[in-house]
Parts: sequence; C-alpha cells; structure tokens
Amino acid sequence: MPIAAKSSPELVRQQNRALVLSALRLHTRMAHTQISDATGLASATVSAITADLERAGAIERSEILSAGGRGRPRVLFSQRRDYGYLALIVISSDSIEYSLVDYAGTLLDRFVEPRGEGGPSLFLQQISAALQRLLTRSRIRHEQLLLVSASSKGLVDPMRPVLLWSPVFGAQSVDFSSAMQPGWRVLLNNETLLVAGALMDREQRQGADEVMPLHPGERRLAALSLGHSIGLGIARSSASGPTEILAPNFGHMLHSAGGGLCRCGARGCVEAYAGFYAILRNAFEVPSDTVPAKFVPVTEVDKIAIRARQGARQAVQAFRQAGLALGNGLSRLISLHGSMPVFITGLGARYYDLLDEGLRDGLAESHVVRLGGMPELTVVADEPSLVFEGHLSCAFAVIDQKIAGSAG
Amino acid sequence: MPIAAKSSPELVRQQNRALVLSALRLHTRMAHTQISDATGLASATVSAITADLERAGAIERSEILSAGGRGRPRVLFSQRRDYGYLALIVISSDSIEYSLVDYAGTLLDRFVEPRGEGGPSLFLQQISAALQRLLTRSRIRHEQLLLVSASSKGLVDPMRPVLLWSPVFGAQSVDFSSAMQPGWRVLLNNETLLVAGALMDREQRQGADEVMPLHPGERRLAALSLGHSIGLGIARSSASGPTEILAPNFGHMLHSAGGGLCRCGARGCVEAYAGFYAILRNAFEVPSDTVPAKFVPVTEVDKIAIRARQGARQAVQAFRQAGLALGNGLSRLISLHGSMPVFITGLGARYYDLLDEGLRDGLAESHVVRLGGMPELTVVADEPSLVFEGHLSCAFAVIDQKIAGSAG
DNA sequence: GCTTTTTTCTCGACAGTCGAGAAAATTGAT
DNA sequence: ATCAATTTTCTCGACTGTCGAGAAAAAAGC
Repeated sequence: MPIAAKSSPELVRQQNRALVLSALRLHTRMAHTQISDATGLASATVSAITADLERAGAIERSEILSAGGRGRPRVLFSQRRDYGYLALIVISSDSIEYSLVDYAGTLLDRFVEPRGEGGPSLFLQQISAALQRLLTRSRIRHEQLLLVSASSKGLVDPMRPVLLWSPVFGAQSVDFSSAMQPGWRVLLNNETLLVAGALMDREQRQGADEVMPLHPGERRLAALSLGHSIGLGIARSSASGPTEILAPNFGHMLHSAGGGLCRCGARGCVEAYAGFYAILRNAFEVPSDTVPAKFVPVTEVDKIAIRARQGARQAVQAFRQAGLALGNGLSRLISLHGSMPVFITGLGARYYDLLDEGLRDGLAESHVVRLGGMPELTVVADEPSLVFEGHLSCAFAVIDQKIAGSAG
Repeated sequence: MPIAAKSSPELVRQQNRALVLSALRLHTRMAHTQISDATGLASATVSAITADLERAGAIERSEILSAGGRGRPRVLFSQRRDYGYLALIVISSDSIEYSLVDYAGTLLDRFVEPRGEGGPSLFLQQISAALQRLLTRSRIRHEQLLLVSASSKGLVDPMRPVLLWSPVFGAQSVDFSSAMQPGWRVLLNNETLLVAGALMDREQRQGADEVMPLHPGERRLAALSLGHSIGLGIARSSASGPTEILAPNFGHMLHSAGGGLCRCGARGCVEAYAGFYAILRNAFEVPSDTVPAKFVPVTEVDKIAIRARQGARQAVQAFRQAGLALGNGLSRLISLHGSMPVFITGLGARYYDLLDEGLRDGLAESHVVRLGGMPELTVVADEPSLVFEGHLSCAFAVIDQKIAGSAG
C-alpha cells in the first residue's frame, strides 16, 4: 500500500551500478573520468562501482589505451563480450529468424527457418529445437545464455511471455515460457514496440553526442508499421524512471462501427481498411464483408500502387481509404495519449506517397489535431534493423538490471 | 541522457520521509511502531525521520494516548493542522466553488460564486479576488497558503497550469499562474482526472485496511463523467513510482468521421453523440449539423429520460445513440490503454439504465473486448465528493513531496 | 632526468539504515 | 505499596553508501 517503496543505501548502489552499465552500453568504451562525467557520480564512487562490476565479470579493462595528449593514459572499460549471450527470435508470418548476440551486442550467428505447419505446441517445439541448434553451433553452454528475446506481430501479455492474439494462431494463446530450458528467462514483445524502443534509443543517442548529464524531460513517439497487418508501438521516456514502451492493439481498434470484415473476425478494425488484404479488397471492389485473403504477396499490392500512381480511380481510392483509416486511428491515439511524432515503417511504407493525403485528412478531422496541430509524420526505412536494435535495447536493459542487483 | 538519475543517501532519506508522510496521510494517527510496520522501515529510522518532520513543523505528537493494554503507552503522531493551508477552486460552467482546507485535510471554509461574464482575464481577476477573500475570512496569511489547487472540465496542459480548451472559453487558453500572488504555487487538473485519482485512492485505502507492506502491482481504472460534456480520467498505479493520472481528450475524440456537429466545432466527436445537448438533439430529430445549444438544463434531459422509460421510440434511440458512442469510445480506450474497470459518474449517470445496452453493444463490437471480455462497468454516485477527495490527494502529494525534500 | 600534465586510486568525512538492547512507562500480581 | 511483566520508545554502534581532496601513477615535453 505504501505509495512508493522504501529506499535504502543498498538500493542506491544498485541504481548507480545500473547507471554505469547503461552509460557503458551507450558509449561502448569509457575511461574512468568519462563515466564520472556522463553519470554525474564522483570519481571515487565510479572506482567502487567499476571494481564491483569487474569482480562480477561484466566489464573489463581494454588493452587499447587511448593515445595522444600527455598525462597518465586512460584505461578504458568495456563490456566483457563473453560475459554471456543473448538469443533473439524474430517471428514473422512465414519464417522465423534466430540470432545469437554476445554481451557487447555484436551478432555472432544467424539463421532463418521457414515456419512449419501445425498448432502452437508444434510451433514451440520447433523454436525449442532451433534454439538448441543456435547454441551448439557456437559451442555455447546453457548457463551462458542470459536471456531469450522473442518478438512477433500481434498482442502480447505485458507481464508474462504469452502471445494473446497473433495473425497466425488467432486467439489461441502461445506461452513461450514452455519452450524454454529450465533456468532460461524469456522476453516476448510486440515487434512494433521494439521499433518504437529503437527509435527512442536513436533519438536519445543523438541528443547525447556531447556528454550531458541533464534530464531530457518527457519525450514520446509512436512507430506505425504498415503491412499485411498494422502494428503500433509507443515509447515514453518520462523524467522519472526508465523509458516505458507499450504496444496497444491499434490494428484492431475499431475504425468504423459495423464496417469491413477483419481477419480477426470483428468488423470495422483499422486493419480491415489499411492492411494489405484490405487495400486489395477495396481496389477490386470486392464487398467489404468478404473473408480476407490469408496472405497477399507484396507484388500484388505493388501492382495496385503502380495503377494508383497512374491515376486509376479505384486504386487511388483504395489507398485513400487506408490513409483515412490510419489518420482517424492516429487522431484517436493522440486524443488518448497526447500528441507525439509518428514514424512510419514496415513494408507498406513504400506506398506512403499514396497514403499521405488520406492520412492527413483523417487526422485533420479531429478536435485535438485542429487544436494542437498536425503531428510530425516521418517515413523511416529498414524496419528489420530497428527490430534488431529494439531487441538489444530491451534485452540488455533487463540483463543489466539483474547484474546491477546481484553484483555485490 | 542517463537512463535514470543518479541516486545518493540524501535522496534515500527524502524518499523515506515522503513514505512516512504518505502513511500518516492514510491513517491520520499513527504510533511509532505502526509507522515502522506500515512502511517497512526500521524503528530507528522512523525515530530519525519523525524527529526531522517534527522539527520542520509538519507533524506533532498527539496529546491523546491510546489507552488499553499494558506496557508503555504509545505516542501518536499526526499532521499539524496549522502547518499550512490549501485553497481549492472547483470550476463549473455556471459557478465557481472555493474551499479552504488545513494541512490535516479538514474543510475550514467554503463558498460558491456565480461565474461572471467576460473573457479569460476577467475570469482570472474574479478568481484572484475570491482567493483573497477566502484567506481574509479565515485570517490566513499569504505565506501560510501552501498550494492552490484548481479543477475544470476541458483540456489541461500536463506540465503548466494552463487550460488549453474549455467548454466556456473554447481554444482561448487560460493561464492560472497569472492569477496567483507571487510565491503561490498553483495546480490545475481536469475534473475527471481528479475523480479517477480519488477512486484509485479509495481502492488502495480499502486494500490496506490491514497494514500490509506488500507491493500492489499494477492497477488501472478509468472514470467516465457524463454531463453536458464528457470527461474521462485514467489512474495507473504502477509497481515502480507513484500512481500516474491523466485526462485524455476523450469527449472530443473522433467517434464517427463526418458525424454530428460538436460544440468544439469539429464533427463526429463522442460528445456530439453522448453530451446532454446531443441527446436532446437526437431525441427531437433535429439535424445533427445543427449548432449545439449553449446550455441544456438537466430537467430537459430528465423529461426525455421519462419518455424513454415509457418506451417512446425516438427518446430511447437518443440514449441508445449516446450509449453506442460511449461504448465505441471505451472500446478504443481499451484498445490503446489496455483493459480496465470503468466507473461512471456525473449528472448523466442517472440515465445509466437507458445507456447501458447501447454502451455494452458499442463495446462488444471491438476485437479487444471479444478477446479480453467486457470491462467492469460501475456507476458511482456523488461526483462532487470524489472531486474534493481528488483535489486533496493530488495537492497533498505535491506538498508532502516538497516537505520531504526540504525538511532537513 | 626533471617538470608538467592528466588520470586513477585511496583515504577520511559525512549521511543514512539497521538490529540490538537500554530506557521508559504502564498494568497487574503479590 | 512494591515489584515483576509487558510493551513501546529511544539510543548506540556496525555497516553501506557517496563525496572531495589529495596522493600516486604514468606518459609527454623540456
């Protein structure tokens, strides 16, 4: 019931250890004095903490000494690459990508498997076997795996690693913890949530080129991923506490009551207007209560886009419909979450020229936008890299937190 | 740029002082041992902190000793009523209520003024004069006023005490800090936000009848205020950090693109279907692009409700329309903020029997509700008390935070 | 080889929490 | 009355933190 938890000197040390680790994550190599400047901690405190972390095996002194200038040469600290390893699982509708990453964040191995047939339990068995393979290929022992980080489109339980709804399995929930070896911790996040996290990370990294110990204040952004399905992630870096990221159910938020039939079985979802299958449906004037296509090759949508760019009325309309649905949806997002810049990504971002007008019109209809102005809309390419960055960011945040807590 | 701020022993003490103050706020009178149990702090620490706070003049030892039982009698700590005072301003569309409250939270004085004519600057002058009167009537010196806490319907800047949009002044922004004497701090919140805060407080108070130092985990709720305009507040008590409350722009979120004309000038807002004027408009089959009535007496809506309860088709439809708009809106809230119980309050809550069906139908249309189930819907009476409680809760949180920071 | 310069490291002071036990104050039994 | 029992409050020393200052280290320049 206490409004806040009690505090103690041990917690202070924990917090400051985490602070040092996060600074090191940002700059990869730092000297004693740099750490002190970046964190605002006194030099003596930095000494104590780096000693802790060195003893715990998480960081090490680099051999490379920074040359130039006179005076005692700096000794650089950096993460110990072999402190432990991280397995990433990027799940898409037709394949699964597995990656192995060391504690310094460098990619060691990667392979892609086509996604097998069958229900959740077979799916989890496939993943379990692939993880096994990932480790044996690089001769990594089980205990060295710090964390497994998985991502998928769909709705994820914010607390447990359970997929509550996904394009492939629908409402059949998938519990990833059951695919893990005993002792492994697993993280499951929505894919676009990771994109939002990565974008926020990039912004903060950019803002902190010069070492600045100032507080950034509140900062928010949204990532909108366009494709067969529609994903949205929000990142909020509040002044107090760590940045918070969430993936609301944007794609299946109600766009228009009693509207087009969606893959999820409901009617009028945003996705039923802006997903690839919806664009296809509208472009060919198929009745909007037609059961959606299971899968639409991008080349099909590309064809419609070409026709639209040539001015074909129905194709133009299909994209405009999609833009309007997205714009109305974003206006609701802003109504309920406040204004924030929106970054548009995913396969569908290549049609942004066709979506833009409808999107802006859809936004402009609402009170908040008329009042607070149009949010910044930016197209950002290379979603896969963003997903990768997001995985690292989330996973290492968890891992470093644990190190800070245990390393005494 | 640091992901989190650095920590230090001084901050620990600050945090723990705030903890003790909040415990005292909850239980009003506590003995040394009770404080220790409730906060989880060691007895010795409690001694040090109570000494601090006593010296600062924020708390005092009660004369009343708890009788019964043997052993050394407890000495009870409680807030010093005359530590300072709090002025509350509750703004509604036709009047303004001023209240004076002491540091223990008891109401000392209250009066209501009809709201004058004129623009923002006259409005602020009126408030300034009334505040002056509030203080002189109770012989309170300026320095004894710890905080001014104001509330209004409409959209409030989350950082500064500025009303960005209000039913009366529209988009003419009103900066409350300019109505304050130098040195006064002012808090401005949306009215329904305060209701949400108060409801969350009640829940936590209820859960903590027995002293329990356990963490409550994440808890969320929404307050929906029905009336001439539609207000929504969300309270989130996360495990880390204090409970967060926000008032998104729900009433003017887009309900239906190109729909009924709203007071705000936009089309298709939730309010343009569920506000009193909208119910009136629909009940009399007035075209939905008619400029809304400035003010609708409740008795008018009461009459429609009576007709609806007698089965008059058009009246029933008007309430059903309102219910649907609210239901669709809440489904979007849940899509973007996750599922949470909704508490319905405000003058319009008396028509809940007429709204319920449309509301549930409007909710049921969406994917999230089909997946996660219908949220709990509860009607809660006596909105003014909730607003008052919310004021106290927010204001004292700020005040106690400052005391914890400064009392050395 | 010595000074200058820059960085790292170490030491003592200070602030905070905690557990244990002393001190205080009341009840109840002798 | 007096004294033991009981319960609460208070105090003291141990421990863990952070911090500033200055010592120690190590390279560059003269």
